[in-house]
Amino acid sequence: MIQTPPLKRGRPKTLNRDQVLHVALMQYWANDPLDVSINDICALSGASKPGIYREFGNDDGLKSAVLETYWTLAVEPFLSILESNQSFDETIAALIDFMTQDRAAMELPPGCLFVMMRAQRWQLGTSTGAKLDHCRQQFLARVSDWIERSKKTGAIRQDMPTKIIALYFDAQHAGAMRMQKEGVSNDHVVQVLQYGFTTLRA
Amino acid sequence: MIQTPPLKRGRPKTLNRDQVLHVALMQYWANDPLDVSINDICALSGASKPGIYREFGNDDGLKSAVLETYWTLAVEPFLSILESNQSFDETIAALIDFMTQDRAAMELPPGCLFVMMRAQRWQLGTSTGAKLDHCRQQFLARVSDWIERSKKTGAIRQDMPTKIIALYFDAQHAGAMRMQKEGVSNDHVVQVLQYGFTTLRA
DNA sequence: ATTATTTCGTATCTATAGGTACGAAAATAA
DNA sequence: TTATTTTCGTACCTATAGATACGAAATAAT
Repeated sequence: MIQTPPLKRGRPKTLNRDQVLHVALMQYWANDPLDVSINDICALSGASKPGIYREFGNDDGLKSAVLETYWTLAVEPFLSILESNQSFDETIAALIDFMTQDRAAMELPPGCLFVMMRAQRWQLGTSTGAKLDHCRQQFLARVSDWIERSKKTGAIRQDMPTKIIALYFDAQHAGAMRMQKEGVSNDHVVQVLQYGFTTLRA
Repeated sequence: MIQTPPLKRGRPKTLNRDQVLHVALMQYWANDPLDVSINDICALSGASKPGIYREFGNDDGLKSAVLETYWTLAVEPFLSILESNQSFDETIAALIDFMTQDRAAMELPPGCLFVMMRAQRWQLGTSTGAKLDHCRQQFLARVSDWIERSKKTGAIRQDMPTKIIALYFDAQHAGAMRMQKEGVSNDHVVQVLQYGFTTLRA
């Protein structure tokens, strides 16, 4: 990657976009997207408020950008498990593993920002809302692909529409993330997920 | 019920508590508990703001009271299905029916206020938060009782802890209510629920 | 009537949210 | 130097949220 030549005309930019995104992401994730103000993010990231508005436009723009970051950081790796060509059982195990990693040890908050935001869809701005819809569609599409493939290998029963199974899959994932945030023990979450996913087997 | 004798000393009360509760309930349910201000409720119910504060103490008190109303109005009937001594299959059918009634036709909003509030647990006040915890416990306890009974009749497999099945049940319910709120067609919700609940059969 | 009591609701307060005006600062180009 | 460009961040604006002070109003008791 070639870095943009810093031979521009005006005062050099000091605002660190990635830093701000990271701080906002962690705050939204650990607390709640709607419980963290721009002021909070300014204070924690050291950025000035006008700086953030120059970079992201408005609150909606920032949340939207954070969602995008979160997607590549946390959701994409999850979905990529579905495309790793493991056996059905291995895939299920890997999915459950991913969801129930020891978050505290990795210094990551419990729960899932994507799931949280979906639960607050109507309090979020138009840009974030639209991106959220798009992400949800992507999520279901990727899951659907995996289901179709698993149906072909005979791992998943074929007497049920892929769309229904995808919605069911989504519900198990969201349920697990909610439980985690509610403080249900990791062991219990694992067991619920094992039950919920094992029933998919043909 | 004997009505409180209106032989009190001072100026008679005009604030209609039930009316306010009803307006708040419907607003929270149709929109979002955090998207409806006390001002909105005043405007829609005709009550004055100090009147509401006199009656409920504060925002938290109002939300807490609404949650209680919602519980007896919508959750209790749902749970009572579990205690109606129907067959396992009939019970499942009744539960799914209840959740997927034609809300628009009944002039009721989609989704579930209880589920919504749980997803926003950390933005709510201490009183509402505590009540929410209590409700969740109650919900799981009532479901657990039903699971135990169903295990005895052999309807539910016995090789799985009741607690895990209860959490799974809760996840299916919450998932369905979220889907409904997200706009998934009722028919799809029904199918997902049928799949999710049928797997409980021994 | 007068007093005591209780509730009423207008007008107001305070805090904080999202958002921005604008002059200073820091760089390059002339 | 000086002019031009670009970004900086302090100080401010506006709206709305939750919450309340307080005098008026409405009743029962004296």
